[in-house]
Amino acid sequence: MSTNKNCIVRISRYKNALNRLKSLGFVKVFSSNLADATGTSSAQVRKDFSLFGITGNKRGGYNVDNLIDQMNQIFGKHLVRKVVIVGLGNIGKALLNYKGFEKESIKVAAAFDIDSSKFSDETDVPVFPLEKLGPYIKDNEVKLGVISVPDVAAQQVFEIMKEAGIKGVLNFAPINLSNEGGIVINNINLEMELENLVYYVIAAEKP
Amino acid sequence: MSTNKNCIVRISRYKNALNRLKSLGFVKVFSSNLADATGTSSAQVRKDFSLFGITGNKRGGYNVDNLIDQMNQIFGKHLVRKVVIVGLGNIGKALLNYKGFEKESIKVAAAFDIDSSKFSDETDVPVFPLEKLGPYIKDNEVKLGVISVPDVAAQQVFEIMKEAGIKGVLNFAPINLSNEGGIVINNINLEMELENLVYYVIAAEKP
DNA sequence: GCTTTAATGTGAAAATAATCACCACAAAAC
DNA sequence: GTTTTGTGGTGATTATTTTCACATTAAAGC
Repeated sequence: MSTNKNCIVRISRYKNALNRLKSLGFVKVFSSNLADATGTSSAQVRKDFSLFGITGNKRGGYNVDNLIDQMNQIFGKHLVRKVVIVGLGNIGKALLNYKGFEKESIKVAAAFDIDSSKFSDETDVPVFPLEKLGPYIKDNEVKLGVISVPDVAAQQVFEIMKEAGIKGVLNFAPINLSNEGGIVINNINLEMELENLVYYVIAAEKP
Repeated sequence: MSTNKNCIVRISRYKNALNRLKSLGFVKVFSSNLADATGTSSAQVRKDFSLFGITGNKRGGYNVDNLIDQMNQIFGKHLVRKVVIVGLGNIGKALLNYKGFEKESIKVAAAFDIDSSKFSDETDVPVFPLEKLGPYIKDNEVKLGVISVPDVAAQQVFEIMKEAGIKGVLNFAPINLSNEGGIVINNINLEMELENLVYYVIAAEKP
């Protein structure tokens, strides 16, 4: 299947829009509706669907429940998706308490830090010392990790995760993790996002 | 200048890498060094530079300080860049205390919420009621805003920002802000980032 | 100062992604 | 049952982005 990165992002947006449409009582939806809700074109929506073999009814549009099911399948919602968070600074703490993951059936299983004042195994999500990270991942077969530690520690944390069998990493540290294995890495850098915004604002002001 | 979105993101990464190289004492740098540090190719680095008219020395590479200066120029670091944060949930609070913005000379000027228990004008960054948002933006000529409110409130907050003269918005709410004006919007959706990760992990496991 | 070397800068080519255009067909209208 | 209508599906086209390849040139070596 020849998908591309933007296509996956759009599918994710469609899913989001579909859940809102469903909660409004929609039973069927047209490609143009999804295009409007996500800021793209109806042809793009249909093209994206066709890449995943998602089909609708000519003149009848798509069934909302059916679409949501197929998208959940794409994103593995039928699987249990446990994630560990390493580094409880501002971002790490926010993610720990973030309610958004639950509704996507992503479960924050545990968090890790080097600061002993943060340890606790009585909270909703337990917080363990960094030394426990590798064993925890192995024992619980965790496949997803979030790295929200300072940049100097990021590569080391990544190596521990890799060795323990993590398959996907969401990295908030502003460095390029060197990775020869087959681990998937998504980078998020908040300064960068704001800076890029500044760039476009400046660009828009130019004559 | 025919730049593209990925190019801007890469320039941002180069800048990041350059700052680290500088702190390690590097004075000059080659396109291949930056390529290694950011996970791209040297040809891509040179192409990106050429789009911005950034030139180096044949066989001599690029001067680190000079590159950093030119990139700061691109991202408007010479300008004061004030930002307001609206919505002090988990994400908003994290951004409020986030130290990463300062080093990019982005100043969180004020935050806004509807919950009166969060108001304060004695903290480092003052927190005001939402009603003050529009006037504050106008009085202080703020051009950048962060929206970290629940999705149902996002469009309304956006309209206030727009009316008051905001030029760029970083939106954490999982909806497509409808925007006819010339405002630049960057969307970040953390669930979506994790979900996309799951997609690629599943894809990697397939035979 | 001449030669060699290694890096830049960029036009051309290839790869990738988005848009268009139109056929096919199911639903609605009558 | 027939006609009309409007939407999905998709090959063709266009646009965009990346990669390649190499001429160019400044530095280093001798």
